[in-house]
Amino acid sequence: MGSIQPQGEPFIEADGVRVDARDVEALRGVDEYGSMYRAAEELGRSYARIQRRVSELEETFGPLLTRQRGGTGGGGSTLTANARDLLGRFDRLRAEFSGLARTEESVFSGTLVDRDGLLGTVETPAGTIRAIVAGAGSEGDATAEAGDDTESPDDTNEIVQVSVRSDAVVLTTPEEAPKPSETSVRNRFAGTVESVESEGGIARVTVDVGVDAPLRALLTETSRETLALEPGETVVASFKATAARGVLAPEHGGSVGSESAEVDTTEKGTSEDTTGNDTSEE
Amino acid sequence: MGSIQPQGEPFIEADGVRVDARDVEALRGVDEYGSMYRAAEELGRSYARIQRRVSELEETFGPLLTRQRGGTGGGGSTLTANARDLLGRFDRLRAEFSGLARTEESVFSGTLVDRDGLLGTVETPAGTIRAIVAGAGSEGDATAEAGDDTESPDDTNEIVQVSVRSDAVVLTTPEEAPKPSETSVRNRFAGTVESVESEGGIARVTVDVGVDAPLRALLTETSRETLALEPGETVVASFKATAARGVLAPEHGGSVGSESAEVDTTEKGTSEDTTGNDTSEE
DNA sequence: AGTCGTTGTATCTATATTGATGCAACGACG
DNA sequence: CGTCGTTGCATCAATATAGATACAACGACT
Repeated sequence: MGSIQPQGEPFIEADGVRVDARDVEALRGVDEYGSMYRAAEELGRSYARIQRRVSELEETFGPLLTRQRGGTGGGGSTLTANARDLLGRFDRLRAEFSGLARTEESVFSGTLVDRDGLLGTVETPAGTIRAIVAGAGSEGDATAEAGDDTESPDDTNEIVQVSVRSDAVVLTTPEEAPKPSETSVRNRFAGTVESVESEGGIARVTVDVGVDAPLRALLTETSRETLALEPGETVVASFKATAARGVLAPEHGGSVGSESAEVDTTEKGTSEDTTGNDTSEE
Repeated sequence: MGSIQPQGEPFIEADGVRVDARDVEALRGVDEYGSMYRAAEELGRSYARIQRRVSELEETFGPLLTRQRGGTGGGGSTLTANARDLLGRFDRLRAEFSGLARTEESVFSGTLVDRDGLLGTVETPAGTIRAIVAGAGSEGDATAEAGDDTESPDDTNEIVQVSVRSDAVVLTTPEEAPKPSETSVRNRFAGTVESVESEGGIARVTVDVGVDAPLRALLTETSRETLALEPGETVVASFKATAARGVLAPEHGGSVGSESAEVDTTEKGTSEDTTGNDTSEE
């Protein structure tokens, strides 16, 4: 108990109207029980609310239910193909998210030395990393919150934290590692396997790449066996630039002047104690 | 206008308490303006609310602010290292999410023929895919919503939709494609480049893998050039099993008995019209 | 023509969240 | 020792969201 969990509430938005988990639950209820009325009953929610909500959603997402009022059994409602499509999207989105929560990330801190559109080159203690760097650069994205005043047209030399999801890290045997000219993988690190733990057919491998925090990779147990990955083995870890995300480290406006860690790794979904982060001392 | 956007509201949770974008905004305000009071003022929010909220969060996340009451200037508050760590996590999470929204996914529908813990083998028209399949299988995860009654201990032969994010797809030249014994990449498809569009240093490539909907890949423009990817070229597209997510397709309880698409590709973040999905006709 | 279980509204209430306001306590500083 | 702009806390009001209830309209079926 008490574990810190980065997560996300999935939703599908159009024109400022959001379809969230609750809406999906309702629609699925209608599909299952044949009418909004019964769905409301079974789900323990008010019919009025569901009815209003569906109508509201239909204004922006198009027809979701085919209603029939009267008739045998009094009528009922069935989902349109449109609605099914929406449900499918939501399910996949949710799967993506739950996976994201389960996936650890490795983060490297470095300085942005070059930028071309969304693509940035970050110099880190572990080597050069190419990543998609959000912010200032080009497009105005939905990330922009209130109070952001980083408007620097050129953000090179800024401190950037690059994070890579462990499920995006590919491990290869050193001998057979393909040259960059042959794949679309731009980031490569040589290292040695530090630890391996397996569970449910999935193996978590940490790779020492020369800096204090390891690079984490998520593999199938099958792959781990095939590659004969054991602690001490040498491997090449690589990941695509488009799978790595860089975040401009916001400089603290006010008081403390230090921080700016070199490298640190943050576990997602497994960590439990945040307090003792040896990052910024006094 | 009117584009459908799958998204997610990031948050960090512990013990049922969530730190959301609003909280982060407030904390960042304190960092910037030096006190909760001024932060509230500048952000146009009530001081009382922020004060209560911070105290509330501190109960589960540990000390976030170092308060000083009285003293020169009346006092003020500064962030603890703990709080900075939290902000950092949130930023990276948000970056992950905004990236997710921008990333297209390719989805293949098939039947689950085998399962080992989280890992499933799915037979699709395009070939066999190994993916992490959520649900029923093993662990009770946070995804479970009300009304889920898929309790089948064995869900083989169920219909599954496998989705792969385009930033997880690696493209290689056919000659040099590494054998599966040498990498941790389990899913490979041979195909031909269908279309290429480039923007901001990032290229979106669609690969025809023999089924009607293409596999999408996101590359750096540099990679695209290096691999000389142009429409018509043959390539090998591969992705890790741990980067592919499978979702059990919920069978519609009630009425329509068809649907169950073979393969369809859903664009994330760029699509604008949902209605005309040529998946299930009439 | 009556029955039945819906849909479609409208109105009222309950609850949760947030803002607004007031006020005592604080403590370095002049 | 008073000033000042905070923190800490309590209380009330405003707002948003969801449930509760009521009732007319509907239309295939008996």
